[in-house]
Amino acid sequence: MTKVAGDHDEVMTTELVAVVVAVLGNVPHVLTAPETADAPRLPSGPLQSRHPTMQAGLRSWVEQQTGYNLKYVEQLYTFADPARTKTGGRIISVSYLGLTRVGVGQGNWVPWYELFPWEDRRSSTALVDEQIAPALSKWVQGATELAHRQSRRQRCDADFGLGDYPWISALNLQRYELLYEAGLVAESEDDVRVPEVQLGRAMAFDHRRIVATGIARLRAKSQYRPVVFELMPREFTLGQLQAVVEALTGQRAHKQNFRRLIAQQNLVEETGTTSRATGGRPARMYRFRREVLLERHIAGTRLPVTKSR
Amino acid sequence: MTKVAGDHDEVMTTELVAVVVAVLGNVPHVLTAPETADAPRLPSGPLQSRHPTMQAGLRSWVEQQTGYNLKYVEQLYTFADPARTKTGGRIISVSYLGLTRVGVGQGNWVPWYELFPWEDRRSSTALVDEQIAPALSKWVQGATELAHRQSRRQRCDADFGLGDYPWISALNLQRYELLYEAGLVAESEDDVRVPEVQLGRAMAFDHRRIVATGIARLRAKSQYRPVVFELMPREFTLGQLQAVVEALTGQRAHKQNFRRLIAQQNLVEETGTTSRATGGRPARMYRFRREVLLERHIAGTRLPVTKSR
DNA sequence: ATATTAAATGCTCAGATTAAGCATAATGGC
DNA sequence: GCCATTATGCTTAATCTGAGCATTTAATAT
Repeated sequence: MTKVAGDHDEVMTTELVAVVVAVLGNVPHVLTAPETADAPRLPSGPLQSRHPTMQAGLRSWVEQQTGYNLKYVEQLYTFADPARTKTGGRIISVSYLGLTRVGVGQGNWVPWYELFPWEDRRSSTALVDEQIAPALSKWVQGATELAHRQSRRQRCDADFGLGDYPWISALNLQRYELLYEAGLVAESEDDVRVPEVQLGRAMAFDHRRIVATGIARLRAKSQYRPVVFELMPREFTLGQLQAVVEALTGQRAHKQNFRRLIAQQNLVEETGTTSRATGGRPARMYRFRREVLLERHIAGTRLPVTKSR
Repeated sequence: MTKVAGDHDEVMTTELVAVVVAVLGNVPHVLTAPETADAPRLPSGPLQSRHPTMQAGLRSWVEQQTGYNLKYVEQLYTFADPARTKTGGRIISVSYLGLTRVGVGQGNWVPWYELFPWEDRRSSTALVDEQIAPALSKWVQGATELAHRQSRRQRCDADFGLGDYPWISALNLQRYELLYEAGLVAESEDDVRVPEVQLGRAMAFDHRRIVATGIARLRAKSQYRPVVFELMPREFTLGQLQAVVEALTGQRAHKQNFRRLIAQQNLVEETGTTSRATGGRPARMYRFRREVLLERHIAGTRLPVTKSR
């Protein structure tokens, strides 16, 4: 172990891939590299010796290809797609999630829900109810063994919130994988299989899956860390904040309870000003209390700890 | 982008590193490769062309070096330690978390709390209270600027549960990094700095940090996924289950509430038998209901979703 | 001007969840 | 049989959540 590339070791390239998210007009978007040809591609590039760290390399590629200078960046997942093996070597893709606000840049922003239309349930759940659920049922029946059918049914119900199960937004990656398994989405542009029901837009290589991974991380993380604020302007109303959260999760929230949630967590402070741009009664403006990032890391510990016994 | 290794690209090796956890005598342990010399090393090896996937490669190295055949495996994090640059190339380490039970194998099991003694608060919190907290205070005062002192104090308090902050077990990685920054732990065996207070045992390379990452993941994940059961025998008492959970989190739990938590989540079922091996009244034996892995993915969604408006 | 519509904001209430602890039940060791 | 020990059942108060009613304050239509 820890020996240099030898006998059976592979010569390989490490590719850095960015899932950069911003919200535009209440729809989350992902940044893609300037259109070259066919399917959209994420900003990416190989790790090079000039890069002090992988994260630095990623920032550099994103800046070079799109003009964006990222603030918030976190590592997502590392893929070794066997299909992307190059002559004599394999490509390892280390993916990162970046959050920003839309500014000046050369990148093209692709709306999340063009890639994953079933993930936006703010105005309607019709796509799942009327098309996906029936198609999945057909797939469930397609299994020959009873046990397989039961297992498939179970996964469909749990992942897509059918039956008594609730829809859980952060399960989007499982949903994508299930749809892929059921042959309802094409993994990439050159996917040879042709789904009967073509759901959403494909991307180059495995980039669509990587975006799904980023969405999953963001949706899961925003449950216990205040990451939404990286996507907000300096000052905002609670209505705007709620709209962005709803955009990310693809679900509507209860307005009064949402503001109570924000208030009791002490996440924001009033600026003293108001905005009358929102339609009805003017809304108070707030700003994020950056201090909370230091104060609290994780909310609940979900274990009945005790001091006594 | 996506070009083959060229001009400035690096020739590199992808190293697969395993953090394999098992619980022995109510203490979690991590599996290390058969002792070669000095500091303990995690099982690891380069990704090779014979490996169909990285996970397969990892399993193969672990089996080869320790004899263990892992069931539960998940990817942790990818490191590109600049210090581990080899001649002409960099080493990328893709780390994985594996869970198992202790069986026959050649690996040596190192107790977690020899590496991170302050993380075990089941019997006492004296180490933090009496040694670490004062040492950290000294470090806080060591900052010249007021703002720096405040920021350091903030982090210490939040990470180590000082002042009004609660101790959050899953923050162990932040705690490790803080101690490292404060010069209270040595990163690896060949760390040139010599901490005045040497806390815990060092490992080879960056392996101690990788273990900390694994512990963090396990502690965080067990809050919303039933992963503990991978570490349990087929049948167990609720007391044994609680003991393992306490071992992992390093915290004591409230017994009656713990069993209520388990019961109401429908995670286990009675076997019908009892065990009188636990000391007092015989305890009922239970087994994990594997079905729940399909049923429920994540517990709470922590957002006030609504159907109405 | 006045009514209407659209948000924003304040507040209540019932049900569910959680923290703590009292009380009782079975064993083994003495 | 008495005691220490762990298991198990249950209660109570405090807190948290989900839903929804009511009021405020603007823009807009009449």
